[in-house]
Amino acid sequence: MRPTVIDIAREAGVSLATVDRVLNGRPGVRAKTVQAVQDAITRLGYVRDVAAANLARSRTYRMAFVLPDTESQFVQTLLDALDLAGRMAASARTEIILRRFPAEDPHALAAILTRLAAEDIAGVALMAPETPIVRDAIRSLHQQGMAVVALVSDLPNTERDHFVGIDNIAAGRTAAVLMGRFLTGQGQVIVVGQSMLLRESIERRFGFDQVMMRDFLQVEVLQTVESHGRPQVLRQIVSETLSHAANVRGIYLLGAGHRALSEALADLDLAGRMVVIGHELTPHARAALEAGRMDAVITQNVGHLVRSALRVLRARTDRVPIDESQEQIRIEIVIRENLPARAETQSDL
Amino acid sequence: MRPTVIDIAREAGVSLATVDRVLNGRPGVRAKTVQAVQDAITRLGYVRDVAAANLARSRTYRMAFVLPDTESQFVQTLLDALDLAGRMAASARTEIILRRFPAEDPHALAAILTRLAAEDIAGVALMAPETPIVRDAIRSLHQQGMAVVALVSDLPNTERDHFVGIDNIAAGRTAAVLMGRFLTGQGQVIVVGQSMLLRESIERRFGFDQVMMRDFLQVEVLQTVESHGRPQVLRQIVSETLSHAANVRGIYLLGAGHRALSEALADLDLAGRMVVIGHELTPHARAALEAGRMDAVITQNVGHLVRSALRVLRARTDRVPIDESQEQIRIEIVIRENLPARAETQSDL
DNA sequence: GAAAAAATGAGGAACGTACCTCAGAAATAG
DNA sequence: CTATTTCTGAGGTACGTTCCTCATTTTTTC
Repeated sequence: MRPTVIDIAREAGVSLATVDRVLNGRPGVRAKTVQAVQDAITRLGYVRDVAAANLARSRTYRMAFVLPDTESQFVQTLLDALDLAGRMAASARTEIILRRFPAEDPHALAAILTRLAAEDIAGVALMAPETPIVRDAIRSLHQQGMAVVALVSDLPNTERDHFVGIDNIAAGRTAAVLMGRFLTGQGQVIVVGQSMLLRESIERRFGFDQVMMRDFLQVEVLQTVESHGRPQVLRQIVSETLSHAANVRGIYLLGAGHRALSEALADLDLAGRMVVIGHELTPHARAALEAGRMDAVITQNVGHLVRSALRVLRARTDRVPIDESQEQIRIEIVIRENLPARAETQSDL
Repeated sequence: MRPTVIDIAREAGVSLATVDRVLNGRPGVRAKTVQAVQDAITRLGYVRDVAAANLARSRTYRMAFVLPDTESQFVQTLLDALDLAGRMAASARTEIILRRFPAEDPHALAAILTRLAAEDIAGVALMAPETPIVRDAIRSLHQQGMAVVALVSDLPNTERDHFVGIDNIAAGRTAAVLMGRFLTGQGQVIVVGQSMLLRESIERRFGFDQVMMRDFLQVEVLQTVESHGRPQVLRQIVSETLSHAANVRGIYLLGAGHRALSEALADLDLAGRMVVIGHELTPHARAALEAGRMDAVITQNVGHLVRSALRVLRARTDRVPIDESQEQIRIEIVIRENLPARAETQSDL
């Protein structure tokens, strides 16, 4: 049988109340006694039964996910994953609260964060660009004892507890290696981004250029063209760039826009004739891979992102260590041949 | 507040005992009453608190992992992951029992499986080749109510409940695409396997050939050379093959043997001059990637494998549905640029 | 409509932990 | 050495479930 608190009390020669004080870090125990209890714990190999503990605490975890109200497919897949995770988490006393904020409005975001503080929430997962006002809001949440994790987009200069996401510089480097090797020989590559104000885009581009300039000097990487999230704009500037540059053989898509790009290439009758590499495995990206209109997608598993954020928030709330290796989000390379089966919608319970 | 069984009883106008009978599928309740209770459950949106349930059941999960006693680095990384998972699982009333069997001895394996039956074990994760005697042993375990999952190597013709691992044909196809595209142009590829008796090797080779013959006809894929797990043999036959075949430009390693291959190539002064693609991210493979002696590794995340096996076994034991999307093991492509940071050994609690 | 069978209710103990109160013991200060 | 402060013990209740038992009610059967 696994040892329980009762066994520890007996082993340490103290009462159950004292064991409890030690286990939960409550004051009023002499250092000597603490030591005796801890010795007993290690001697017996006691491991706290977290299920029973949470039950006794009657602790329920309310975790807020704060995401931009962008309509992008990436955010949509994230929402789907969140929905699924929410249903699974319900049986583990965890409730997910979703908040959206206007994408370009840091003040609205700060207001939402401030309002969260009044809602008895244990932790917040936040996907947002870093601005001074957001920094302040995070500090304030933190001071109120909430756990805060940055999701997808890191907030390195804030007091976030953890970053759940990938190293985007490495992701850009990965894209570059594939681009360089798939191209075979010289040519031009155009880089398409939504907006170079986004931290991810900047980092990916940086990593991409690093490797291109080191290993693939025969390839010329053109200036980033920005779509500002509008498909028509993307189509137009891609067409334009292609009519000027003579030897474009690859396209690197820094973020969303798979669909618009596919359409632009189809218009120009170039579908399948270019090496196309992009990020995020959205439904459009998946379709493009399957159809051979796209060569590789660098992605992060959204299900993993959401579950990892939840686990980290829970661990922080419980003041329990996390399994680093489990929380490390992989930079996944997806080509047609290793495309995971379409995630089915979960059958209802 | 979340509704509890008491709320359901009140809502359905029945007693707690009846609710319990319905929830746990115990007999002695009229269909009409069952319906009334279920209606109440959906009306209130009740979700069973599994933590409390398990506590009450005082159920502890003893899960056995049965692995070959091979010394391969892949098995070793699996053991490491298992060890870590074991420590994390301890606080969730789950105990991991490890059994090793002599790799080439199906009778010894069957004996171990039979002995497990007497040990009050809830589920078994098994990594072994499929043989008739193993099939029988699994059937027998199953009849005794144990959950059985196949790990890494599928056992499709047995009564296993689930397979935790990757589609090795797809993995081979993935390797082929990378090989074909990285090679750029014509040449020969040698395929090195441990033993073509292993199901994984066969499937990977099959997938590899499929794609090679469809998309990369300019590449000639030579016969598989078998190392039988002995590094010296591998070195010798690789050297030999290379001295006969004039235009070898790529090497595809079906399974273990990263180290021996690296040494063989170093001997022949070919390190870094070939496209080398292999499977399983072992420490040697990692080192080879970092040093540029290897171009890509197709792998599966061992931590994920182990945790997934545990989750599936638990779910089967609890007769609870699993989150399919979470249990799908990805075919990961690893190159130097997206190599995950070395998993640190977990700090002690 | 009586006897048998089936369904239901009431209540309680248990799982392992948290957290509370209050009395009493031990250590420390003066 | 006493007064005060600090520690410790004993005991209880609670968390949401499971799983008993036994009595009582309802339904079915002949």
